[in-house]
Amino acid sequence: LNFPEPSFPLFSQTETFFVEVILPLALPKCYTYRVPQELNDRVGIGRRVVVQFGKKRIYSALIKSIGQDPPRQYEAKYILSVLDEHPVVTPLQFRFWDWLSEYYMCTPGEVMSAALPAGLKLESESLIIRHPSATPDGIELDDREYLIMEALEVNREITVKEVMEILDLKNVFPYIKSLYEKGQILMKEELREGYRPKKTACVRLMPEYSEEEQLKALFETLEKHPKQLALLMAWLSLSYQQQTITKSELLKSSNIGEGVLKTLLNKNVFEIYHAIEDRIKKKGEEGKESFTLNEMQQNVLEDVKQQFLKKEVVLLHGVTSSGKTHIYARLMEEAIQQGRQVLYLLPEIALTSQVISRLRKYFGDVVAVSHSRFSDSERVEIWNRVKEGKTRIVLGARSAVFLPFADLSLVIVDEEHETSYKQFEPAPRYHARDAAIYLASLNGAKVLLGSATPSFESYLNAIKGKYGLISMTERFGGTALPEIITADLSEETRKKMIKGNFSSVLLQGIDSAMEAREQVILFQNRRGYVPVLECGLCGWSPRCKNCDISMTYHKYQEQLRCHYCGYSGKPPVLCEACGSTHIRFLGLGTEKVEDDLALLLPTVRISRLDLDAAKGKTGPSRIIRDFEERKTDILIGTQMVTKGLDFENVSLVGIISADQLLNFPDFRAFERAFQLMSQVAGRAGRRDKQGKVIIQTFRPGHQVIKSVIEHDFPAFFNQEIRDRETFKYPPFFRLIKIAVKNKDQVLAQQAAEQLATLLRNSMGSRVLGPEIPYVPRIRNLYIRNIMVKIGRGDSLPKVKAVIRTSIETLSALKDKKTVSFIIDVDPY
DNA sequence: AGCACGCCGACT
DNA sequence: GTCGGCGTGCTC
Repeated sequence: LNFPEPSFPLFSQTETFFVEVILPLALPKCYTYRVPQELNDRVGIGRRVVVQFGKKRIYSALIKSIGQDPPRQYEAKYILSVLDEHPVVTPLQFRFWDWLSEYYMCTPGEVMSAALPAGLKLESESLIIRHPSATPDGIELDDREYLIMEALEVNREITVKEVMEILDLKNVFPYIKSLYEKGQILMKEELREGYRPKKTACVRLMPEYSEEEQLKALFETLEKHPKQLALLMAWLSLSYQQQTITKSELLKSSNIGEGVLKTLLNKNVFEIYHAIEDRIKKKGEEGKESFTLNEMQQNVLEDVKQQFLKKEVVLLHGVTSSGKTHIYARLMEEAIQQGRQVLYLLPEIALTSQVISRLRKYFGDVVAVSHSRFSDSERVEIWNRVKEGKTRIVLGARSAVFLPFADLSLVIVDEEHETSYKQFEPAPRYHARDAAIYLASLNGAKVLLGSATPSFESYLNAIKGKYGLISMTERFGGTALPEIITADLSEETRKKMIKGNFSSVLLQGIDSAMEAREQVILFQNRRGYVPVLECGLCGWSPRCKNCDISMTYHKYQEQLRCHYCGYSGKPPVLCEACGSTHIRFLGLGTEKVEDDLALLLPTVRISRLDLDAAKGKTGPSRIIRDFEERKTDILIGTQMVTKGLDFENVSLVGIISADQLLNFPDFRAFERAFQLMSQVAGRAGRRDKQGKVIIQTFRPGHQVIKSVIEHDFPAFFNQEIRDRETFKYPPFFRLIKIAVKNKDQVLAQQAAEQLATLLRNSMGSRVLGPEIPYVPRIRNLYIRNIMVKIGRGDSLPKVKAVIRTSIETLSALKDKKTVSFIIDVDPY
């Protein structure tokens, strides 16, 4: 009923094929379609096909396998068409996808949706637009094609669905395709490029004036038109300095209107051409970037190469500004000299940094940047160039692991500890670093992880010898590491020396920096609004007995809870450490810091960089530029100020509340606190002057703070790693988080309890919860979390199987149909 | 995911 | 008496 019969007589090929396809949906399995015989020679594994799914919907699906056995349970529908002449997805990628969906417990369709650039996906919703230069009258169109064109006269754009209604036909794709091939219509993704070309209008002299004589003659003819002459002069003077002259540059430098340029264009003096933006060299950018290594770096490079002979993964632990990028650049260079490919992963925010432009200048157009801001068509282009091996180096955020590398030899994961490598929503909830390591092993490539503050996962692997380990302890150019001191908040509170959250130590530091006309960065992590209690005198904060994690305050129940195991208790009236009654909430945001500081220092120019400020009209770039150009003196910021920014003139960095970082209710709180503090500290100092860092804290003797002061990551690691083992946390144990969601609170709770019981039946005390998360309801769905802790001796596949079957069992119950279960493997 | 079918309450 | 709310099942 729902599928069209093939309308062609059978060709000589009489065999019948069935293809298993992945649909870009959260469906647990693949679906089988029948290949019309005239398409027999067009199907192939990894090619996209258009299929009807259900009564109305049309998708581009991906061929996973081809067979000849017809399905027994049902009659297969026919595929409607084949979109590709060659596979868009390589066999290696399929293996990578399989691993991802297995490891992260999601469907193949979810992986496909994440992996394929939007431009390679086609849904019923795809828009069809009349081609700007369509000539429907001058071309042979059949009735149905004509109907489509007629509809496009009325509406500028129509959907595939609407085409189905207009033609009263389900299989409309052949007509759309035919019109497309005849140049009458465009699909929306492609149109975007037409509207917003990434090209810039440039102006050049017509070739006939390259001869001196002709040019002279031109001057004479223009003598009576001073404006035109001035424009010509302006162009010539620019042409001495640069190869490419953009239209806007020319008009700006000459200060002459566009009308005059038009005249000269009409007179065939100038012509306009369009150059791709990247290729246009701006003034002062010429000259090659170089990545010369000093002796220490040269040794490190040799060491990395040595270790790659024995190890698949090497961890490069190098302090900030030790020149890790130089090492990367050399390794990349060697890879591309061998004609092979490199994947260079960076956290999303770092993709805008100066490092990118330096690498692009150095390597030229074998480098591609894969960025979420690019248009669909640009991403398809990157996809294709990577597949053909034309792009040798990809700089990208986590999703770049999905590109179809032809010959990958090296993966670099910069700032490998960054939590933004983990995807939260939607599935696949993958960790790009871990996925990249698997990807590399599939491709026979090596992995270099780089960080000044490695993740515990990676560092433990390195210490145990699974990864190679190389340390760089010196800053590039011999610049000293910043001097870090603490401001003891307990003492200053007692002596009443604190003014609006600022200690006297910090205020003095700011004063002397201002006097020396230097700049200051103040760091305050805004995540502080999680309701955690803290003693206002000594900084003590209640922690869970079982998990060693800060307890979270639940106002409506007047309770303290551990959001890992569900342990709960009454909030303390007195501080258990010092006996004081000054129990208060943590929760001091950047805005408050800004206000307080403005009151204390009315003449100082203060700006703020956080997610709210960055979302404003001008965005983060304006705030950053103003600070760079010294239009502002003090920059107050969240984590954003720690990433990929280098300011010349910052001599002082202040950390407003270290305790807020330390008391964050998460087992990784200390690890993160160390990372963040070390990173902000790295912003202090200049080439010629040692920087200074002031950490405000109630606990100056805390192990984490001591290690930060001493720049001693190994000491910190050795101390902290023991607790991880004792309390059964990663990297010794693996976590799987299951979020149970429903719009009925009672049902969510019930389902979570039942699931936990079911899981406990076979896994016992490995199962924690259900627990109410800090934000108990999101988008009208109540949430309960269950955590499963998996030890070394446990079989991961078995645990996953138990989780899967338990959820299946529960979902089959009549009253649990509306409950959803979201699995997050290795949650961050 | 999204669509259809089917069963109950509010309004013309 | 119909419109439309969303719970449930299914999609090759």
